[in-house]
Amino acid sequence: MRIGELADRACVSTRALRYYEEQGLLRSSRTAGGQRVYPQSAEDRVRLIRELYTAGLTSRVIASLLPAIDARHVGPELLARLLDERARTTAKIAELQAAGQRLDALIALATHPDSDSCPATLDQAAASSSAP
Amino acid sequence: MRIGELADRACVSTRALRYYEEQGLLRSSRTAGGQRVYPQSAEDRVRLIRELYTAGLTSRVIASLLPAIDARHVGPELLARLLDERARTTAKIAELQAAGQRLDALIALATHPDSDSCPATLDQAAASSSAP
DNA sequence: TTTGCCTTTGACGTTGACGTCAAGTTCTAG
DNA sequence: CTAGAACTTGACGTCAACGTCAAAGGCAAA
Repeated sequence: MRIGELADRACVSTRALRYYEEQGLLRSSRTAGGQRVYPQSAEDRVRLIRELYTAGLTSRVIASLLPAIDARHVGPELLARLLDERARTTAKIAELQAAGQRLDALIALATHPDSDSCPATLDQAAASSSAP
Repeated sequence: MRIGELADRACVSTRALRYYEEQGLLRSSRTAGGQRVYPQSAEDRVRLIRELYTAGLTSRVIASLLPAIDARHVGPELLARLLDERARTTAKIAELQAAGQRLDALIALATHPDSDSCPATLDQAAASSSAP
């Protein structure tokens, strides 16, 4: 398939696909006229790339990960980075959960009849940073 | 206190503090000479701002949230946005958890003796996008 | 008063993952 | 064979949250 179809299938822009190729994340063969041609498997590949991006990894890190995934072999150097990224991801999740609770408190503030009934929630929303 | 001390206390740069003020997130009074002066409470304020940033909110959204937090009253318009942000946060957490599992699979690939023992994990790492 | 750190505004630089526009080329349906 | 959709490379634009540098002025201690 050509770039437009892949873009549709994988729900990304053609610009993104060219960018991925430029970053060494995605390969393509070419027609006689120079247009990119992709195999069916490219769709999954792009979804994998997207997922790694979503995980907060940069293109450079992803570029170093993909060969390891393909070869099903991870070296010690890469392992260190993986553990690092894993920790980062765990931390991010915790931060997002904390933020989610804060948003919940604000939502409760709007949906509950009155604030007088439960001032503790408000305090939590306005002064959680004072916790050790 | 002046800007340097607040920066130290809240663990942010002075540039960030000026930026927050520029974005309407933080206020300050001034000395006769024009230097910024902050009350003690500013430290908590900055930490709150940082936390909201960490939650993935933009300065514009935070600027609209802070008055609601201060007044302890959330209007229906803001509530809609809050619910939206809450959903976004939930989705992000789910994505990060999925990415975390993917990273775990890669880590297992590196730390386990051999890949032959458990190819299922590898498949999961390489083809999770094919799941419905 | 002088030393010297702190602060001011202004403005340009950075980073990442693309968006967008332009000018030209290729492919495909009819 | 021809219209026009799809594709090519190249290059500049974007956005957010600051970093960084410069020139000038404020402030506290000796």
